[in-house]
Parts: sequence; C-alpha cells; structure tokens
Amino acid sequence: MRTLGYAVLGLLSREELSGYDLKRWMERPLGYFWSARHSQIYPELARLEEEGLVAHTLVEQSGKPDKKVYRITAEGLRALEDWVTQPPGSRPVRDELTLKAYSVWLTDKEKAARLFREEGLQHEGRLAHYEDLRAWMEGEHQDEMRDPASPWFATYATLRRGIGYEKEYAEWCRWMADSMQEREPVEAPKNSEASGK
Amino acid sequence: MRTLGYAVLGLLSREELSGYDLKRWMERPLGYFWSARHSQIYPELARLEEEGLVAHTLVEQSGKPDKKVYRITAEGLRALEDWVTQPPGSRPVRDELTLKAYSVWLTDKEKAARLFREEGLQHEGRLAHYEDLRAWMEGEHQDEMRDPASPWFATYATLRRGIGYEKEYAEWCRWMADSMQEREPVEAPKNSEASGK
DNA sequence: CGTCTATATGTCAACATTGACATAGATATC
DNA sequence: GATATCTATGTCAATGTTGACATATAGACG
Repeated sequence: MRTLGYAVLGLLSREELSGYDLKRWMERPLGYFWSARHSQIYPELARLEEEGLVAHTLVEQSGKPDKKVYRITAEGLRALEDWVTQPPGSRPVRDELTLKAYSVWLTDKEKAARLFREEGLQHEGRLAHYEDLRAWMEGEHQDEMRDPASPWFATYATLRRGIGYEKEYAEWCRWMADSMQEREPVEAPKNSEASGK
Repeated sequence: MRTLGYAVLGLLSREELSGYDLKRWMERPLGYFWSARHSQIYPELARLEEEGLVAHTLVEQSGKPDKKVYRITAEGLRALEDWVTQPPGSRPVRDELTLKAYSVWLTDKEKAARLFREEGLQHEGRLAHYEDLRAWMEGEHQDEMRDPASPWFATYATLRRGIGYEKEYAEWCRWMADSMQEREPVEAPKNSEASGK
C-alpha cells in the first residue's frame, strides 16, 4: 500500500478526523516528516474506505459546511501495526541545497555565503520551534512522553528526530557560509596567491 | 528548469561524460544527495541539448558500443552558475522511518527495537563509508578541498553534509531502539521521576 | 554453446505529487 | 454591499519518478 495511506491511518489511530483536519495535520506537525495536499488526501480516504481500513460518518454542522468524520477500522489498525515494524523501502535522497553546494566552486563566494547564511537561519528557526514544542511537552506530558506505549512518546520521538536534523543542518550551513566568506588563508600562503584581501 | 537538469550540468561542468557515465554518478557519489535512473537521464540530456545547454560528440569504441559524450556549453555554464546561488524551492520532507516512529506506540516493543537497531546499522555503514572517503580526500586532496574555488571543496562540502546527516540519524536510531527495549524503569517509579542521570 | 555481466542508449505505462480549478456556507472587515 | 478568510470537499491536467521492456556489442565463466 501507499505510504500516504499509512500516514492517514497513523493520524486516525489517535483520533477521528475529517479530510480537512487531516489536511491541516499534514501541513503542521505531521508535515514535518510526511506531507500531502488535500488533493491527495481526499482520494486516499476514498481508497482506504473502499479497502475497509477506514469508515466515515456524515456530521452536520451549523455555521460551517457539513463534514465527513473518518475513523480507523479494526482491519485498518491491524494493517498499520503490521506496517510499522516492516523495514521502510529505501527512498532516494533529494536535497537541492546539497546539490547546489556541489557546484558552489563555480560561483561568487559572497553570494554563496549569503545563500547558506540565509538557509541556515531557516533551519535555526525550525529548530527553535521544535525546542519550544519539546519544552511544552516536558511541561504537559512528562510522563506519557517517556512511555513507549503512549502516542506522546511517538510524537516526542519524531520531535527529537526533527531537532537533531535541523541542528545538524543549521551547523552545516554555518560552516558553509563561513568557508565561503573566509579571507585568504592567513597562516598558510598556499604558494603564490600572495597576501590576502 | 528541472532540478535534474542542474544535477546533470553540475557533473558536466567538471568533466565530459556519456549518458551511461552520468547514470553511474547518479548512483554513487552524486546519488547520495540527488539520484536519477537512466530512464530520466537520457531524455533530460536530449532536452538540455535542445535548449543549447549541452552538446555531444559521437565517440566510436571498439570492444564496447559507441557512445555520445556530452559537454556543457558556455550557456549551460551560465545557467548553472545562476542557479547555484538562488534559494532552493522548498521540497516537502518525506521520511518513512520517522513516519513509522509516529505510530510506534501501537506495536510490539521488541520488533520495533529490532527495526531501529537494523536501520541504525545501515546509517552507521554509510557513515563509515563517508569517513573513508573523507580520509582519502585528506590524503590526496588536502589543499584543493580547502579552496572554495576548487571542485574538491564542493565535493568535500557534500561529504561533510552526508557525515553529519548519517551520524545524527544513526544516533537517533540507537536512542529509539534503546527506548523501546528499556526494561521497566528501574530507578524511577514513573510518577515521581526524581533523580536525574 | 548458453548464460551472465558490463557497456551503451533508448521508450513507455503506471504511479506519486503538485497546482490550479471548482463549488459552497458562514463570518469578519472595509 | 464587496471582499477576504476559514471551513469543507472534491476533480483534473501536468510534471516528476520508477520499473519494466527493448536492443546491441563484447568479454567472462561454465
């Protein structure tokens, strides 16, 4: 089955949600490691329902359009549980910034330094946001987040992954920017290349 | 233009290559951060040639089929240089293992521990491979890899990124596996959560 | 002689994903 | 009254990517 389906099941295993709710989860917290647009989510829900892994109830609302609230079925839960411990299919990495770094020797150092400085700030921003979430969790869910049988633990695990990832990426960006900006090596005059600056 | 095109230009800016050579680069060293199959590469080369960014010469070989050797044009080089310092379009992250972690609270702890242990080993393996490459570079290209105007610097930069990434990922996998395997908390009776460590 | 692997270049159908288009009720703002 | 935003659900064409199919030469191995 499509990985997207398991992303949806993973959310529905925690609570009942409408397609619109799922869309928002796929933007914010879950979207940090698996994202999808609503144009993928609605057809996916239909497919999952056809396969008997989810079911929905129409909920009439006043003040808002009606909605379809989806829940996971017993069969869906079984499928999700099975999937979790299967080794993931290896997806190729595709990192555009690293690809740019591969050709960075061709370009203006100052421009490149600015690029990596800027990208580094974005990773630091995301890192700060993750750190906030972690602090909030430590305050509100200190017990559950240490219990591997609690969804809070699982959420915390993904958060830890995000923190490590962004920290490492930000550091690399800083190193890149510094390397591009470095004045002519002060101590080692290479051979020709006389006096820096 | 398609990012794949810039990946191809990035390789051709360093040396002339056939489609088959490009395919192999996209498997091994470049494929660590941008990969493509030959079924994408051959049409891409045709498009790049149509746009005047690359050109090819037919090279007849004995003992092997003939081949088309591609080189980057002046226009292609300009396009590549421009692209390098443009901010990358933000691609959504899609990490299947982290997605599995999000639902790990549902499953058998031992099975999950095995999964993360195994995945961690794979990241450690890649890390060891990258460290080998770095050691080789330190030996063979110690000067060029410190010069931001040298392709060796750019290659080293991507290698550094790979090392940081795999190290971080392997550590997280270890932490996950340990967390799933932990015996009932020995020292802290859960609610109190006293004593640090 | 048959089979496998490496070199070498291509095409094509299927699937995943995006961005735009489409509709509609209700509230908030100008 | 007009416009924008949020909720809510959908479709569709275009693009990106994969895996299979297709063909051909040459060397290695049994």
